[in-house]
Amino acid sequence: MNRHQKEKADEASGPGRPTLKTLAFMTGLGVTTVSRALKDAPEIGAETRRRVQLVAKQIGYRPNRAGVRLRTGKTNVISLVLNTEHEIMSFVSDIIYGVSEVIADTPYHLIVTPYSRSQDPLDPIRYLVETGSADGVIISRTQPNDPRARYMLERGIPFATHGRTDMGLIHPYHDFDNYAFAAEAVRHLAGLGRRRLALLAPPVELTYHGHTLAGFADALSEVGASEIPFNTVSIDHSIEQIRMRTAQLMRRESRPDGFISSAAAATLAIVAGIEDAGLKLGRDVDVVSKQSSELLHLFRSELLVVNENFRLAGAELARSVLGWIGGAAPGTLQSLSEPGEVQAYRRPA
Amino acid sequence: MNRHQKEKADEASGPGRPTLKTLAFMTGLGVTTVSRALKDAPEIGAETRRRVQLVAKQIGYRPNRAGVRLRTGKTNVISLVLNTEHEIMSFVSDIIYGVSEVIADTPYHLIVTPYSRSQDPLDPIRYLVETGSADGVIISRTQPNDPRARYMLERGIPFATHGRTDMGLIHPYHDFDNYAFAAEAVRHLAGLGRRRLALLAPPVELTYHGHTLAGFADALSEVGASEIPFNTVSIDHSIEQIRMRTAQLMRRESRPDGFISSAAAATLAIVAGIEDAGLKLGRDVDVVSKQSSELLHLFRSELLVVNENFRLAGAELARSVLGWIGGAAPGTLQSLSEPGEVQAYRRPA
DNA sequence: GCTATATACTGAAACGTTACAGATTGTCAC
DNA sequence: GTGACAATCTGTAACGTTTCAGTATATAGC
Repeated sequence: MNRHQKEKADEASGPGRPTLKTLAFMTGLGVTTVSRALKDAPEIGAETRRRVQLVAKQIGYRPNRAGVRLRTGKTNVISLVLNTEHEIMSFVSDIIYGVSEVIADTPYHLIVTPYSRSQDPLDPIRYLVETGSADGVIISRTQPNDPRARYMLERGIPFATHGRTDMGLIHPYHDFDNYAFAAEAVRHLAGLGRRRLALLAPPVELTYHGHTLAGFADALSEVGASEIPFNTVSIDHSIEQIRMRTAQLMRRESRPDGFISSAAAATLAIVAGIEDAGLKLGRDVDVVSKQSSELLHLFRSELLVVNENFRLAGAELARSVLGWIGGAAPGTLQSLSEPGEVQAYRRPA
Repeated sequence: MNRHQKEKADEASGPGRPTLKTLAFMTGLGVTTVSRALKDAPEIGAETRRRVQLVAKQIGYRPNRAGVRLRTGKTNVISLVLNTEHEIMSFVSDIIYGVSEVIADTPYHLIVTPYSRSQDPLDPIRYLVETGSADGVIISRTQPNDPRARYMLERGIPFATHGRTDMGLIHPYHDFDNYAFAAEAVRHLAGLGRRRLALLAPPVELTYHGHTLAGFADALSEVGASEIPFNTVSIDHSIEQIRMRTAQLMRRESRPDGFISSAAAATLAIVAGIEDAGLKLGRDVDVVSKQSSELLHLFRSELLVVNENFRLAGAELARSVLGWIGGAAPGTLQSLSEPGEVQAYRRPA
């Protein structure tokens, strides 16, 4: 037994997980051949290929991620970048599950990269890109002129945004049609005879703030209703602040008779504020709200809701990033989710 | 210039991120010396050490994760294993932020490893251990005799559980004192004159089901109240099912005058069921519920709440796992979080 | 002046993978 | 029989890191 064979035997008898070397020893082939056979390279004989793949499956071979990553630079990691203060709670949970669903039968792992209020949102992105920690990135809280998207485009790292940008640059995104949501909400309220509508919008810096406002404004003039300004707070404000501002607004003579809310948690605060002012939901005022889980109707059956599916969003975003990594054109990886109808509560059977 | 120096120069002039080789070239030292200088090894001269560390900081050197991982087997990854169907929504979000908070200034990354209803809960754990994908694991939905904990103990991989086991084996955990919660809730309801109490418990298979039931039972006999059985549903059941069962129960002659609920979402369903039966919260029945975010009081001001802080749990769990990885004794990494008092709603100023 | 010993540093090897540049066959044309 | 060529396989090097086994120099002991 020469030195070479001894080494191979040592390796194969070791208790650790199998490597290409183990497979090479077992099949009697070279490491290179095994490597190529496993990835269906054309210059490997059909029988050899089948044999190697069979043995690999039998002994449960799994490529070592560190080896692949070191050699090729491919991390097989998707990073989801989240704000630790301002993400909607169900957004975090659902988008993670949506992404997971899609990457489940791929070699990808999902890492969560959080950043806090105090940090520059660009920080985590720079970290990821500079350390080459991920093959693809998903970001939320997208802005019209988003430095993160710009940065990643410059650096050529695949990403997808939840929400659109408006910089004339092309990249994958998934978005909910908030223009349509706001417009539909206005029309629905108008249909109920409401004429003086207030909007609790997303924070100004995010792109969908603009979409929401546009849908709101266009539909207002379409139905001939008017806006009661309510822009001292956004859905990013605390429950207490929204509640207080709502109560203040509702005590004024020129109070709204309809609300549109872009987030479910904020809607709870609006309703509390309305009731603080001694008014009654459904009688004095109607509220249309987006929600991502079916809870608002339990809260107050008078609420009118439109559902936004974050799990779907996560799945779409993951598909987009994987698509881009796989070489698809970024422009073909954009999707917009249309809102369903405004739903009133229906008593269960 | 000999072959060796040429290589070094090539490397140093390259556009990629700096490696140990880059640092070695810049400082005129060997790669080995640089490596040891960066980790404060004792056999490196004090001045050399400072010099290397200075240069490393200046050019923003960051160790290549794949290199470290391949050489040492250390992944610098913590995996959070989550069920995609039954985790409480805010649990996912908060625990991720709690973990992130703790690992923020460490080299650790957080990967989320989900598993679905159909899967054996052991599957994702096996995958992580077999592929060596993480240095530490955090699991939730802990059972008294938990095969996952047993498996990881056998394999010697550090982990922490959210909730305790009861197998006579020692491992890090963080738990909320659900015995105390249930007991306090009973006492509070008794203090309000409620004598016939129903408990919406966690699913039977989880350890804290037992804790909750024990606290409930002990306090019942302590205050001389009686139990109205309500064990056809658990907090894992759907909102609709809980609502229906609650309504059924409340229409019976022997209906409870007090509820204790182990989860906020389930509480919404209980309240809906109570109201479906034509009864009124605070008058006909009182409800004490755990919650992880301050929303229940907005929902119905009559609700009585006890807060459970999942963000804290995430932080504790992360600290435990890191501690175990760092060599601390598993038995010293266990913590129990005591519930605060039962809180009634106080009108804001 | 010599050996022993501590101090400060270094090259080579290895972790598991893939890419490059061959090497060995067999087949076919002529 | 020879050269060309395709088909199939192989060894070596490299990715960036740490560990092992040194090497060189200075200091101390006597």
